[in-house]
Amino acid sequence: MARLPVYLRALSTLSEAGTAVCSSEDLAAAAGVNSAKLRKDLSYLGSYGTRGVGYDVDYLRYQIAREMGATRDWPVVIVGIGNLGHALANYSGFRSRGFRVVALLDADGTRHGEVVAGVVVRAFSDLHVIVREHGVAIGVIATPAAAAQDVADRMVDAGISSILNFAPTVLTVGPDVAVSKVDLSKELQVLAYHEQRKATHQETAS
Amino acid sequence: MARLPVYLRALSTLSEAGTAVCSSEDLAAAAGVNSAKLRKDLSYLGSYGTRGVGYDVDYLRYQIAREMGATRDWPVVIVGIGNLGHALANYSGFRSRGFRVVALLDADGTRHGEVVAGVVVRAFSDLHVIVREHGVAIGVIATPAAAAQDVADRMVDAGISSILNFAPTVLTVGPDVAVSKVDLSKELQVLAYHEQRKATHQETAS
DNA sequence: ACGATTTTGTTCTCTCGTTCACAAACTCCT
DNA sequence: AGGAGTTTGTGAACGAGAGAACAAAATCGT
Repeated sequence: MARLPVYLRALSTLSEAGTAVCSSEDLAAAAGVNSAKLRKDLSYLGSYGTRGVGYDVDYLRYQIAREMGATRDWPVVIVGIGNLGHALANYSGFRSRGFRVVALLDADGTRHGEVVAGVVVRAFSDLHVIVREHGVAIGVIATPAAAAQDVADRMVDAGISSILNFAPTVLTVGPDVAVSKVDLSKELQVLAYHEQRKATHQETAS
Repeated sequence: MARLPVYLRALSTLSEAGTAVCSSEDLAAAAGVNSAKLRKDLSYLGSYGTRGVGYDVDYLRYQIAREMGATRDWPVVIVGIGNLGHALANYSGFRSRGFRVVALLDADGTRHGEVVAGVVVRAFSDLHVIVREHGVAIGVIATPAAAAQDVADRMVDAGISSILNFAPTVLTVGPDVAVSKVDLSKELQVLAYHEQRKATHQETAS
């Protein structure tokens, strides 16, 4: 489920606050969801709660982390070291959640050898070697839109099976490849849409 | 609708490719959605297509842009100039979609005066003045999680009514404030979850 | 030891969104 | 001009997901 990371984060926050046991109501409030939905989600993983008591925060956190594969380290390759790639390479949230950036790749030869976040930028053609060497399963695309599809194709060819795409393009890949898309400006546009609607409604109402 | 930005982007791509008219099938393929869904979405805006012909790319693009408020410029304030805030300030996708970063704010006094992406970093306490001066309606939070709620409260207090939150926290705001959340590591965690499931299924199958 | 109370796990219902399918409408060719 | 062929717009069926509601189970107080 896509909500598991949110629960995990909420549990971490509770744990840091010193909470040992929490009810589904508490956790649901911290995660910003309905308590029934939370319980249903957790029941898919198994019965980790105790009726009349609640959930053991650390125990549940470990169980979710294990189910999500957050207990192991995931090697990650980032392709495209522009503004965004740079920020992603430095983003501490990745490392703290078990993601290790093992390589930064860029098509621009003038950037090769540059060190970003303690990792040397290498040529895109090294992808195959790096994937084989580190057993990389997850790739991040932070290139311009025009290059994204080609990068994705080569990633799949190199053996990567999960792609996080920051380029504003629809990627077409095989059925056994998972693609997740993050469009930074899309979110802003949705907010602008709401603002716009508010404004026009105001207008027509007056 | 949350899909309008995707349609807009697909239309721009088609327009740049020299396409004057497109069918709902074409546009749906470019946007990565079902054609019936696309037509129904567009019908909410009005009847901008011609039966037997399709949609005029530029005309439809203008209509969607107008509906979404993408025809005007939206002043935006970014709070928190760490790695992420830095990248967001430099992100060209914002400017090209009509978002203008009018101010960068940070609580850290040592960063004040620093110029990022052509904009001077100022004190967080200047928020009220800036919002009033530029008529800012949209704020971006790129601070650590611990500071996010406080920043959000002050944004609302200053008159901001739409917030894009990059901090991994659930923000609680009033009902007339729109909050959109982007969690960079959440997406990676979902991918890792899929990988993990694939691995365990492989294991149990063998 | 037993009832009262709390909280989980699960079933049931309902609403929303997606998809199929078709009628209306427009163009093109003859 | 008229029919064949497309393509939109929309009504209807379908399915998934969300929330309410309840039974099972555990604790606590007496």
